[in-house]
Order: sequence, then C-alpha cells, then structure tokens
Amino acid sequence: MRPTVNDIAREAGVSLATVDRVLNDRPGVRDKTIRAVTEAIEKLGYVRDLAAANLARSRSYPFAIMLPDTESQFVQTLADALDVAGKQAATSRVEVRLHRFPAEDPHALAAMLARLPDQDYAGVALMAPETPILRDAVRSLRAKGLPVVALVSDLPNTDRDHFIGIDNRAAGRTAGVLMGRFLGGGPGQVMVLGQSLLARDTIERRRGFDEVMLRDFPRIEPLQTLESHGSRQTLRQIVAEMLANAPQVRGIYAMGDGHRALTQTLGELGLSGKLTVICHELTPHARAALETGEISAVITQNLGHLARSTLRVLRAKADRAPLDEGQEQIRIEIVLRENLPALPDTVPHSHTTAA
Amino acid sequence: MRPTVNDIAREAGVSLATVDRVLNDRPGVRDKTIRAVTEAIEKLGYVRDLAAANLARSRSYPFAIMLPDTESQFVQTLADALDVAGKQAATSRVEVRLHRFPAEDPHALAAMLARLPDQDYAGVALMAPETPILRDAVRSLRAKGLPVVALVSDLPNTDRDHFIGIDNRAAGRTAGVLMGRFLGGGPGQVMVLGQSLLARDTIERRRGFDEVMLRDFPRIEPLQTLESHGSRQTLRQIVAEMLANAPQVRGIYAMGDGHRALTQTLGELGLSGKLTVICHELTPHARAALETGEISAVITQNLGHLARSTLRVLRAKADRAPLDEGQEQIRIEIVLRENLPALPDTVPHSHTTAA
DNA sequence: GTAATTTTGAGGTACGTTCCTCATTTTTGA
DNA sequence: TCAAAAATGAGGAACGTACCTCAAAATTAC
Repeated sequence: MRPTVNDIAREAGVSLATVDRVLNDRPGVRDKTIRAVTEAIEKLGYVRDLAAANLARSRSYPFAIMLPDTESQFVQTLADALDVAGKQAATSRVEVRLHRFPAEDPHALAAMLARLPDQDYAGVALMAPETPILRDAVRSLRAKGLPVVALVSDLPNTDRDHFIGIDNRAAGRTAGVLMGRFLGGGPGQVMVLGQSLLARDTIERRRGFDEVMLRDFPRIEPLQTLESHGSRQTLRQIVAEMLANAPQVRGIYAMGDGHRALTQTLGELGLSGKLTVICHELTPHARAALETGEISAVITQNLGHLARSTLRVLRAKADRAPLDEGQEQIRIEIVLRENLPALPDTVPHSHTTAA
Repeated sequence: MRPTVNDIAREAGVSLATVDRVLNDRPGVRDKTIRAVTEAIEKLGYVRDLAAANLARSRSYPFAIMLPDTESQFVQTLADALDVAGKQAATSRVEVRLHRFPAEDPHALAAMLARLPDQDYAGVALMAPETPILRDAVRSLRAKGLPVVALVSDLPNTDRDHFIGIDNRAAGRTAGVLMGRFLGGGPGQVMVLGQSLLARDTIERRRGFDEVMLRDFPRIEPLQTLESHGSRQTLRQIVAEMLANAPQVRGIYAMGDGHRALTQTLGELGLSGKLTVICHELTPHARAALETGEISAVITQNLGHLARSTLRVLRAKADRAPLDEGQEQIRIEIVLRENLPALPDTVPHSHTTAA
C-alpha cells in the first residue's frame, strides 16, 4: 500500500498535526522536526494524494476564457475544443466559462476583464492582440492574484503567467523551408496572402518565411503580402489578377485562414493541384483540400492539445504548482496528406460512466 | 456551488442510497426511479467528482510495463519518458513498474507475463514483436481481466485492448512524400537502410515508402533495403560501398534508429548535407544532426505523449471508462530544423509543492 | 528557577463519494 | 387479499487529506 500521512507521522515519531504543518508549510515547527518529517517522507517514498488533498480543500477551478467574437472557423474550432476539454475536466473540479468580446474593440474587452475579479474566477485565458489598454487590464488582474494566460497570440509585454501557442516566426520559417524544398529551390515566385485575426502573428510568420527564403532559397522570390481583409470577393480578385500577371508564380503561402475561398478560386482558374500551396491551421476545409491535393501542406497547432494545455496550465498556476513544460509545449505540426490524423469520433460524455 | 449526490437526491425526491444505486448501475431500482434520478442529474448539471469517487473506492493503479532490454537510444528514451510520466501520475494513484525482458527470447517474455496476474496489477503495457507464444500470453492475461495495451508496435492478431503508437505504413508514406518532393520529383536513386528493433515495423515503413514512390515519383528509384544489423562497422561498409557504386543516389531513407553511425559515415565520406537524409525517431543525435543539416527531416512520434497516453489509456481501460480518442492518437510528426521543439528543462519533482 | 514563549499532540469535522446493513414501504403474483 | 418479492430509505464507516481548537510539553529568556 502507498504510505499516507499517518505512516509518515509514525515513521518520523511525530503527530499527524506536525506532519500536516510540514507538508503545508505552516509555521511553528522546529527545523529539526521538519528534517525528521522530510526524511520519513523520503524514506517511505510518500507522494501526496492530490485528489484527496483537493477534496479536503474543496478547491475548485472556475476559469474565464476570452475569445474574439470572430466567426472564423479557427476561432470556432478553438471554442469547441475548449468546450470539450472543459467537459472532460469537469470531473476534476474545473469549470470553463467562455466569453466572447467584440474583436475590434479593445475597450470592451478591458471592461469585461475588469469585471472578472468580482466573479471569483481562479484564472483567465485570453486570445487578443496586445494593446496598451489590454496591458493595463492584464496587469490589474494579476495584481489581484488572478493567473492570466495568453492564448494563440502572445502578450509579451504584459506580465501574463504563460503563453500557450506556437512561435509564429518559427512557423513561418517552417512554411518557408517546405515551400523552398517543394519547389526544388526555384527558380520561381511565391504569392503570399495575408488576413489573419491577429496582425502581429501574420507579421511574424512573414518574417520567418522571408528569413528562410533569403538565406536558403535565393532563387525564389516571395512577392508582397496581398491582403484580402476577410473578403472572399477581394481574395478572388487579387489572386486572379496576380496569377494573370505573374506567370512565374509556382507557389502560394497563405498565412491566414480562409482556405475555402482560396481553393475555390484556384479551382475556377483551373489551377487545382498545379501550384504548391502551403497554409496554416488544419480546419475541416484544409483537411479536405489536403486530401484532394489542392493544398500541399498545412502548418498547424493541435487545438485539442492547446485547449487541454490551457486548462492544465491555468490549474497549475492557480495552485502555484510547477508545470510539465514538455507536455505544455505546443508543437508546430506539419501535415501532409500522408500523415493527416484520422478524425476521431466525437467524444461521448456520460455522467453515469464508471470512474 | 457544484451539485453533489445529495442535491440530486433532494431534487429527484429519493434517498442518497437510491442515487448511488443509479449512479453505479447497482440493481434493484425501478425504471421510473432511474428516470427521475437521471432527469435530476440532467437538470442540475451534475458531474461526478472523480477524485472523491476514486478516493472512496480506494482504487489505485499499479501498471506493469514491459520493454525489451535493448540498449538502443529509442528504448532508453521511452523508458525515461515512462518513468517521468509515472512520477507525475503518482499523485493520482498510478504506479508504474518497468520490466525489461530479453529482446530475443519470446519465451522469457511469456513467462514474465504469466507471473503478472499474481502481483495484482491493474494493467499491462508491452512493446514486443508478435509471436504465437506472445499471442497466447496476451490472451491469458485478458482472460484474467487484465487490460493489455500494445506499445509502439501493434499486436493486431491478439485481443489487446488498445494500440498506442503510430501507423508505420503511413509514416513510411510520409517519409516517401518528403523524400520525393525534396528531390524535386527526381530523377535519382534513394538508399534505404533497415535495422529496426521490430522487424514488422520496418517492413511496414518500407511498404508505405514504396507505395508513394511508385504512385507519385516514378522517376525516383528506391534501392533495396540494406541491413546493418545494429553493427556500426557493417553500416559504414555498406553505405560506403553503395555510394561508391551508385553515383545517382541523392537521398537516404533510414528506417531504423542508429543515426550516429550514419551521420558519422557520411561525414567521413565528405557528404554531410549533400544528400537528402530522412530518418525516424527524434533521438538526441537526430536533433543534433538536424541542426547541423546532416539530416533533412525526421519522422517521429512524441515519446512524452506516448508515455502519458499509455498511462491514461491503461487507467481508462482498468476503469472500463471511455477514452478521448483525439487525445490518445499519437501523431506522425515531421520535424525539420525549423520546427524543432525546444528541449524543455527536466521537470522538477517535489512532494512538498503545493497541490 | 520561574515565567513566558514556542513547539507539539490529541482529537475532531469536513470534503464527495462508495459501499454496507437493516428496516420499512411499495409492488407483484396467485 | 395476502404473502412473497422487489424497491427504497436511513444511517454509518471509510478513503486520504486539510484545517481547526485546545491542552500539554518542551524550550527559551531572565
């Protein structure tokens, strides 16, 4: 049997109360006694039963998660993933509350954040571009003892506790190498499409991409970023125009989401599968396009992992516990048709299932 | 506050005992009453507190994990990962016991497995090639009610509960596309190196690789598999010989591990970075070789994930609980220099840390 | 050596669930 | 309609830990 606090008390020759004082850093114990207890812990290989501890503390974890109210497939998929992860984590006293804020209104977001401390949350995760107002809001939350975690897009100039997402510059570099190598090193031109929710991320990706092109593929010319501003019409127009004028274009790097409009346009131009297309985020459309060969590769982050990681990190921060960096690191995944992960069935949720 | 079993009893107008009977599928409750309870659960949004439940059950999870006694870096890294995952999971009553068996002796393994049921384990994970003897051993374990999980290499013809690892054929296909595209579609030849712990896996990879070559890259000729049998001498000799005789070789696909010998040999031949080298498993050597450019790409599976997944799956199987397929699916990861994940610091373990 | 202070012990209650027993009520079948 | 069977209720102990109070013991300061 695993040793319990009682075993330690016996082994160390002290009372249960003293062991408890040592375990929970309570004052009023002599160094000598602390040592005796620590040695007993060591000797018996005691590991605190977290479940029992949390039960006794009746600790629970209500978390606020703030997402922009954009209707993009990416944000929607992320929201779903957080929802699923929240349902799973409910068995361990985690409660997820999703809030949407107006994407273009930093003041509204700040106001929402300001109201959070009164609703006794145990932590906040948020996906938003960094603005001065937001910086203040985050600082104020942290000052009140609330852990804050940046989601998808980092808030490097705030004192957020953690960032959960990928390094977009590295993601851009990865796209760059793939593009360069897939094009056999050139010669040729590459069209670059913008329009991301978070402008900073797009810029980072572009920087990474150019970095690699310049260094490793001098014979490939990445063209200026074309912005579709989320409009399908615009996208179609600029892509068509560009392709008509630049016959040397052999690849497309789509930094934002909105794959459907792109593949559709390429289809209409009779170019499906003729260009090397690399894009970000494995949305359902991107999956489909990978399978048909309309898209060559997708650079992505696993949203299920991201969601679960968010909850784990928030929990750890709320408990001031250390986290398993290896587990929380979100990977820059490269997805080709050949390593496309199978779509798992949706997870069954049932309160009557055995533990 | 979250609703508890008592709240449900009140809401449904029944006693705690009845709620418990419903919750745990105990007999002796009328359908009508079951319905009443279920509705109360639904209405209040009750979610069972797993921690409390397991505490009351005083359930614990001692797992046996069987690995071959090979000294390969892959197995060693896997063992370490399982160890770390085990330490982490100790807080939730999981105990990992690693056993090594003689890699070449299926009888010894079977004998070890036969002794397991007497040591009251809650589950078994094993990494071993499938043999008739092993099939019988697995069947016998399962007949005694022990969940069995196949690790890294599947045991498809047994009734193991689950397989944790990647689809090696798909991994081979992935290597194939990368090779094909990195070589610009050819023309050229590709050297293929064997020597894997688990012969079946190597064969699968080879099949996947050839499949893609044949279908998508007819101008690239994959050569016959060369076997190094784990010997560095042999490897160096056959590689050198082959390269001398086949000037058209532009790429190397290394299906097994043992990257050090390969990169060293290439270095001695003055070929570092001149060939497209694709291999499997992100061992420390492979990381280093990626960084220097000696290896172009690594196809790998995340061993940390694999280890954690193993414990989660074993737990779920032991409890007959459903598992989150999405979370347990091990991905075929493509690692280039540009998306090489940072090496996390080793995780601190301390029993005195706050919960 | 005594008083003040610090350290330790003993014991209890609580957390949310499981699992047990025994008594009582309700339903079923003849 | 009555006996037998089935369903339900009431209560309690347990799991391992946290956290509280109060008294007793040990140590320190003077």
